[in-house]
Amino acid sequence: MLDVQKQLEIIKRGTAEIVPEEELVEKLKKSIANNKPLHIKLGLDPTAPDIHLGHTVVLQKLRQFQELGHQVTIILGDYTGRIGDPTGKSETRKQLTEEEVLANARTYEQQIFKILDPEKTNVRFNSTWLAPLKFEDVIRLAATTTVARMLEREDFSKRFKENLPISIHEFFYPLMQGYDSVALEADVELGGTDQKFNLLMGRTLQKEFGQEPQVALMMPILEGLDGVNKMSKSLGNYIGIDEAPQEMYGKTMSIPDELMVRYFELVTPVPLEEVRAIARGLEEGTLHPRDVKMRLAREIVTFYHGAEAARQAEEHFKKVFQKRELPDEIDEFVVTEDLYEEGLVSLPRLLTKAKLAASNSEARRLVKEGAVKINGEKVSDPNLRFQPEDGMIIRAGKRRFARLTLKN
RNA sequence: GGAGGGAUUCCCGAGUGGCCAAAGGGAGCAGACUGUAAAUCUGCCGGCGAACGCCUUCGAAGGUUCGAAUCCUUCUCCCUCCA
Repeated sequence: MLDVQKQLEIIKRGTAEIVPEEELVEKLKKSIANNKPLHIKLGLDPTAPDIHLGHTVVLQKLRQFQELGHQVTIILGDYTGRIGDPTGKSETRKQLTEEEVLANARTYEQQIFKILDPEKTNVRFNSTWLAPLKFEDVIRLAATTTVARMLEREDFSKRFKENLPISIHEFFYPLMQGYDSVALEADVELGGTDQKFNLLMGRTLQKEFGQEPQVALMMPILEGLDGVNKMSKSLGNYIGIDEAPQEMYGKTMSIPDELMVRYFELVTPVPLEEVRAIARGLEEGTLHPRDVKMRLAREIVTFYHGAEAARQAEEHFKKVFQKRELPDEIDEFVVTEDLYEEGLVSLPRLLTKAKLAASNSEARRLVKEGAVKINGEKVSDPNLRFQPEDGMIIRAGKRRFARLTLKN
């Protein structure tokens, strides 16, 4: 095991807050002295089964803990998922059914092992210990905290002030999550900064149950591609970890420059010294931001798809977007009989059918805007009717292509 | 239980009988520039149609009118104040 200082440096990378840091130091010392790994806990709420880079911020941190030799447990909140975490929500969430929760949980498991070492990861469902609780146990849990304290939490207080409904059962979410820590005897719990209240509740409950309280380690919330809002599927500003290499690479290239260092720090395994060197290089102007971003894109794609896929994605990117050439692979579109009218095909209709445009109107717009090319030649007539040829390349804008195929 | 305010195109938001597919902003798309960054400039931004034009849209359903997002009726949902 590495010494306390070295471990601490790795653990602190990118963190938003550690509460309290002194206790973490103590725990690390004890762990080294007794050669006993720390129990690191992360709760996942199985409501959104598609993991994107935003979720990986905490997962990367867990991975670092694993590499340091600690014991990681993922808690799938199958039981809590039925309540719905009220964090950050201005409305009461709908409750999930048992089947939905389980289906999501399975997807989650598959995805987290792209980041974590399955050998060193426990996955547990919190229904294991929450379901058997009796009503009196629940009352006892509830008695450990007060309404006033619950209302300190920002989302609750906001809703309270605005006279929005807060169901009583929502108060149980932090208690249940806290009880997970008791059940696991967790030493450290990870979460986003938005989880602070819940993580601290774990401390309260552990003390109540005579345990040494866990350390709460908060990671920042990652901004999405727009650079402003947090990365989320519903905002469409995300990079999913299941996405194809080319997509991943391209999306990474579209993040704002200001975010690059943050991404290096939070979602790549690039060593801290190197990240610092990159930050310095950017500041001093010795590194070109574009090259740095390409490195970032390469790192991310390599992590999820391997070096070869990353190399190909980069090649594709250079070719298509830097040189504006044609990609190696272009989706084929079969020109069917029904598209012909008197031996000719209407371009807008073809664009729509080939999914290069959402509607005929949009297709005409694209042509008017000079975005459409046939075999590299810009088209100017929005209502062009032409004779399609086998292998003809249609391009709409920067990123949409189709190769025509004629079949009889 | 009482009084009042509101629901508009992806989002915010103007529009109170014809000039409204509906101002403005945001998002988005495309073009220029470029590093698929930012900033900037330009254009587009419901659907069908080669086009005149036609169709669908302003919470829902009816009605008045030559003509409704705008007026009337009923309904649904949301908000504010009082009890």
